[in-house]
Amino acid sequence: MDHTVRRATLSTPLGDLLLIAREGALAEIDLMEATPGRSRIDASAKSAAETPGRQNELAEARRQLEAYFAGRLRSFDVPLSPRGTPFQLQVWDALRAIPYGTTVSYAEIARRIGRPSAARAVGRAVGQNPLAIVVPCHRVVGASGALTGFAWGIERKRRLLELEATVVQTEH
Amino acid sequence: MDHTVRRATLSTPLGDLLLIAREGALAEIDLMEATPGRSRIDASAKSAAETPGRQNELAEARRQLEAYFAGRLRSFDVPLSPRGTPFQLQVWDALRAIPYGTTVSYAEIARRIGRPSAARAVGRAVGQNPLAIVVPCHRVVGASGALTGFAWGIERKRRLLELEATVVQTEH
DNA sequence: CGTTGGCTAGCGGGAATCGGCCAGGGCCGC
DNA sequence: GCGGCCCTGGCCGATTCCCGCTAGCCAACG
Repeated sequence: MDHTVRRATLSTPLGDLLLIAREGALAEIDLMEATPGRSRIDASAKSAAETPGRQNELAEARRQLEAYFAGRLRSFDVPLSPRGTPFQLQVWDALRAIPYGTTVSYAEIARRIGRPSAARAVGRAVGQNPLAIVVPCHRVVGASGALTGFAWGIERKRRLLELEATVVQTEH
Repeated sequence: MDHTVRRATLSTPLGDLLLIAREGALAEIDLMEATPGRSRIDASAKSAAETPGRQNELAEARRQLEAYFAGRLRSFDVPLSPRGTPFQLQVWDALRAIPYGTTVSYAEIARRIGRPSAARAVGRAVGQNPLAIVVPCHRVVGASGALTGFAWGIERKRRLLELEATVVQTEH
């Protein structure tokens, strides 16, 4: 009863986001960069037009993301349907189990999914996470604690972790 | 309501056949060779045991195949669900449009699916048809009219064409 | 001596690439 | 006609390459 793709946009401190839902579940979150400076051709290609009509899951996702950035929400509760290989889905699942405000290493994720030596492969899978923020790939750091990478730029990763740290702290 | 695999067997002039259905539709027809001479290990591996219980589609398929070999049926009408690549499905669909008792060339099939130069690729796809007889891959021959190949042996291909020719003729 | 930092060599999943395989078919000589 | 010759196109399996990693090693400092 809902096999189409729906879209919605949302403004956040990190930039404008494009939310994409497939079959009633959130499938993708894209950052729509319109950085004046280096030209970006695919920003327009993304077709920011919102899909009209019933879109409960998108409205709900937007509401929760807003609450997250306001520091009022620590855990997302929206149906998700990211697309990926079995390995990737496994990794992304593991990411969802990382508590708000904490970080773990790639190797630790590898251990948790039962492939202790696949740390690097985990890094790759984490990097392809199509649902940034909601599936908290920003909580994965190098074994040394270094912020090694983030699809939307390390700076944004830093800011997400900072937000979470602040919230955790003020609620002591 | 029927997501399991069901099996049934059937004796024909060509040998014993194993019919396999998935989700209520015929998915595969295998020839169970028990040729004494060269040993065949996978004949037993196929597990000829019949699946008990409701199996309408299998019973129907068997009935129609029996009628076909008796010369009383020219066109099969059973739900099919072969598995293959988009290209293969396209080719197999084209095969179903070949009238009983006639033959066409691989190149002609290629033309019909809109890929005039893919005759050889068509040959490959025809060769992987998992539903011999019902999807009449035996009606495809070389441009010269030669019987170029058949998964169950060219001799069986010849016999199928012969059967169809005879039936067509006697009904003049 | 610990600690830090830079290297290095292995790691494993996945996407792209490459090379064969072939149930074909025109074309060209014999 | 019949046998080569070669191009064609899909697919499968193997190979290669690319990394959002890490443990191990060694040298340089306090």
